[in-house]
Amino acid sequence: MTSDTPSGKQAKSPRNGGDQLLEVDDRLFLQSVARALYVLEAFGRDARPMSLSEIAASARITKSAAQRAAQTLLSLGYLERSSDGGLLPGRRLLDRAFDYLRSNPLIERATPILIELRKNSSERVDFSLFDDLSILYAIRLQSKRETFFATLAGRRIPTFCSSGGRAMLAHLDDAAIDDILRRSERKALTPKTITDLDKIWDKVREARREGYAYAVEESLLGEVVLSAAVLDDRRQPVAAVHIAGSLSEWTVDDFRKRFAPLAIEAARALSY
Amino acid sequence: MTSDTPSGKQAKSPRNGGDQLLEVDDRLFLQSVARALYVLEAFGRDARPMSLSEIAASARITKSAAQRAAQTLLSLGYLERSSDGGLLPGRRLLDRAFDYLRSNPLIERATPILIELRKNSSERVDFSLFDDLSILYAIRLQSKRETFFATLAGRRIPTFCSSGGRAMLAHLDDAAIDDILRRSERKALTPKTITDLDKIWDKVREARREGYAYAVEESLLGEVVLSAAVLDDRRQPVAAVHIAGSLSEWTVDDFRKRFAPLAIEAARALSY
DNA sequence: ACGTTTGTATCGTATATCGATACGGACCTG
DNA sequence: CAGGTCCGTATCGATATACGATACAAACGT
Repeated sequence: MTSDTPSGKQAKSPRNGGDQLLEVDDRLFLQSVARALYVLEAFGRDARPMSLSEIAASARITKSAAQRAAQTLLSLGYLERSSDGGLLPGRRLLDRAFDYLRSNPLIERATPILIELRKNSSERVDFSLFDDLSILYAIRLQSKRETFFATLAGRRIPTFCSSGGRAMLAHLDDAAIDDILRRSERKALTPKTITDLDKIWDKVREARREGYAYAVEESLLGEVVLSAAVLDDRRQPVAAVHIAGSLSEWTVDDFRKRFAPLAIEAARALSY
Repeated sequence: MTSDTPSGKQAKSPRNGGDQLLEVDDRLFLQSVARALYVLEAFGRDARPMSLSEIAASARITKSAAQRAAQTLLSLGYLERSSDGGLLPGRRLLDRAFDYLRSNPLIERATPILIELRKNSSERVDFSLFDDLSILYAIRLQSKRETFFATLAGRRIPTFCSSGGRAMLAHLDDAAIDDILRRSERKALTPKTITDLDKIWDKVREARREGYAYAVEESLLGEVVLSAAVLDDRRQPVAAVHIAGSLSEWTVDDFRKRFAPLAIEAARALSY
């Protein structure tokens, strides 16, 4: 699964869950646009070539609607045909993601600082955005040996079990933290993932004390990650700076001692 | 400018250039979907927060249409409000780009090979897709010191002046090459960019002989890039493997001798 | 206080979108 | 090879949906 929030506020959209009744709260809402985006979002659930019928089923729209949306998206390059005739996301989506990164002032400011951090640390450096139940990787500066997913911007990780997520949680008030943790699925990504509510709270409180959070093998075995939160002008957490290293090269304590100050400094430089 | 092709085949869309007459060739084309995408594409021309009116002007749609599209995109997370109330691309676009990379079989196959190549070369390794007048970076594995744009997937570079572009051109027939070069704007990116038609042809012919192409400071001063084309099952070029190095560390000849075999081997492994 | 922006909201109209349905081809299966 | 069942594509009449003009208040820069 790519995203956990089901595409914005559904209450306002004409498509409310399984209900067939179309109650239009928002007079300006374009249902055909939403349906076209549901078509694209189907590939977030199944990252493989899909037939029109599969897409229609996944997006919960009629085959006709899927047909029209797919034709339109195909002609504009946001959908492509795979070699076997199936449908795939189109490369135009890369252009739009590029625009996102390029237009976003925070990311523009963050990039040189992260590049500097990458140079000074020689470890992988990531920049993630806080997005409710998940965090979203926006910038990834790899080290030498990496996996497929460690190279990809756009990847999401649950907030509760990522160091970046917990670093950001630490800056919320208790009620907001509780709300997020309760709504989270808390499924383990590795055998080391901390899923127990009390233990997560301990980690969050620790992050409050130390000014940074860390996670050992919670999302990838053999990896230790350390993060500091970036705050906006209202002192709300919006992003996190991550430094990730390998346990084959570092002990957890050495890694923390060495890199925590660097991550905190970078995050402070990006905060208001 | 992000993309050169004006969003697919305009002839089939109801919006034909400056004409106001809406002639619908394709009965399945959803104009509101297209307009919503034109709204997003406006940020490809201006990567900054924009007002609704600016967007409407840039997308060549009425303010009302822009208003409806923006509301819809906002509610679905594909558009966001900036701190000053302007509109910006939304982070949901990153999810879709992630889906694109994850669903694409070629990119899935390419990633481990590129990671290996990056490890063996210790230089920056890129993977680009052929897209008519431009090439589109899909995977970027940075080296230590990089610039902002060198880290971003989704970036486009003109085909005619990039080593990857010319490596791919070399596998087309002469008429197709001529067609692409004629339609290209051939604007210099650096003082070293080769814009002369005959000289570009020389470079393409050289790439045919050698099995790879290279470019010295043509898109970034101080940088040498070397590329080999990836062919599909019809022997048509679809992508290119790039290795990029710094002229402060390499002479052009040494760089070519050292890395050309590696790039060619990686590209062959990805071809059919 | 004045134009001139902006974003937002309203509204009657007509047209663009709707979903059901039909068609032909591809692919299995018996 | 006949009889299924999928597929993608095309058609069509009805009406819900999206259309663009317009109005409005708020914000801004004189």
